[in-house]
Amino acid sequence: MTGAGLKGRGVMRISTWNVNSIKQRVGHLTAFLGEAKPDVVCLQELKCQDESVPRAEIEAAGYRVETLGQKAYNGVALLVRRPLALTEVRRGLPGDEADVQARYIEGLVAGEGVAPVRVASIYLPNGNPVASEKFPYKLAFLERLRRHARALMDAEVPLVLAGDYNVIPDPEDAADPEAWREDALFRPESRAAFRSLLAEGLTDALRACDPRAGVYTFWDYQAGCWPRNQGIRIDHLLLSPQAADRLVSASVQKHLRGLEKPSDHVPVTVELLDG
DNA sequence: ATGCCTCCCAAAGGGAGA
Repeated sequence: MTGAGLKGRGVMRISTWNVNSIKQRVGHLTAFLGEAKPDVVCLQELKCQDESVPRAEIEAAGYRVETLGQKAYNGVALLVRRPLALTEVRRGLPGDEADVQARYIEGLVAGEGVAPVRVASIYLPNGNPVASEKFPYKLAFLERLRRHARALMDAEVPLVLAGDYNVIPDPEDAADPEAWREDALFRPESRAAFRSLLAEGLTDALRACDPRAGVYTFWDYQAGCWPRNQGIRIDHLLLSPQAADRLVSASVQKHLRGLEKPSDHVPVTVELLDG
């Protein structure tokens, strides 16, 4: 038996995936659940309301589902593989009561013989165009996330902040960094805010496990970006010290970008010791 | 290149994404 079962001392697999419409991608999603058997999945860009999420298919694959949906845009979810439990679900990122965009859901994952882990699914604002109100909204969201991460980390429960950050951390995370120079994903302000988040003591799991250049998680649908491997790394799993101590591996499920009707993002998965 | 592609809503083409 693999994954976080009843015995513990195995690994817990946690994946993040921007599916670009849960209704369009439910087939790819259930195939991924069946083949990768992640214990927790953080989804972004559901692009539908809670009642339209194809819950039955996901539950039939063996998962509990908690969502924060929104009509047409945004939307995030946490999937937890039974018999693991998901409690203390929080919807929305604190720090701005006026923010109605569905971009954050967190919960506590626990099971018999499995050390509890707090997991968040995050869909950070894109922030373009930089001259619009969208860019300061993005930067403010990153600052709210930093403050909330600090508060959560005080509890010293292993914490995984996973999602589509819409931030290219470093030039080696883009095939053509010069093309992104003025973009909200790569602007110095965005990168600095991301670094401030890391400076709270978080570890970029994929960077830690695979420091090479050219590890991407997104390829634009346009201009043959996928066949030309013109990708960027913007989907991240950030680990608190207690989670980083348990880190075994981090990997990108790149093959899913080659399917028919793919998302433009692919899953990223970490394995953490579960006991 | 204000594009290129995909998805949304809504019933055509505009908005959003990154």
